[in-house]
Amino acid sequence: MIVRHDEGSTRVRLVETEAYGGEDDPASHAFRGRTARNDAMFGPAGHLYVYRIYGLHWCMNVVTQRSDLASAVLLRGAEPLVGSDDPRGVVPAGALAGPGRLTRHLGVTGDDDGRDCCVPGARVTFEMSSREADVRRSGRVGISRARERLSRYYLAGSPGVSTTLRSPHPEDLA
DNA sequence: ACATGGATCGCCT
DNA sequence: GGCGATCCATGTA
Repeated sequence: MIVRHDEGSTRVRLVETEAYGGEDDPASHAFRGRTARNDAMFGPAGHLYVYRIYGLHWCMNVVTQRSDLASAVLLRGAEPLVGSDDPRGVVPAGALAGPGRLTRHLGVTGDDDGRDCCVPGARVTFEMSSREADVRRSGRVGISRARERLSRYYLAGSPGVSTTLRSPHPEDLA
């Protein structure tokens, strides 16, 4: 999957995602019901849910399910693709590894919370790419509750995945 | 009102 | 591998 930001100005290849929500997920921001922060998670699929983490980073999710079964996919890492306005390709390979770095480089902030990614001219959109080889599945990271759920997907060995997470753990599924 | 604890990262040793 | 930066939604009173 590829994220295209500002129609061709920045394009990245997603290499790490994590799913949250649905029924009975205590690690989901929507677990305790609808609030001002998680409002976008209860809205239409295909919109962004952006929130601040640790007071200084932004994390971006794509909403995947409507209303009461609020669900979203956290975008955790990507590889830079050479953008049309960045012919030098100067972005280091690991610059988008980690959810905070990804939003920083895409320029995604709280202003993008709730934005629809599926309309013409959207600031952030997605396009499918051919099926990736070497996609692994593992438990979720960086959380305390329900971390054992195998809802994290990543491209094994990719520099777009945090260094300590890019090598498959023995328990990870292929 | 006030306390708490994160879906993190960069820099340090 | 440890720590500090720095915010705010939420829980408790």
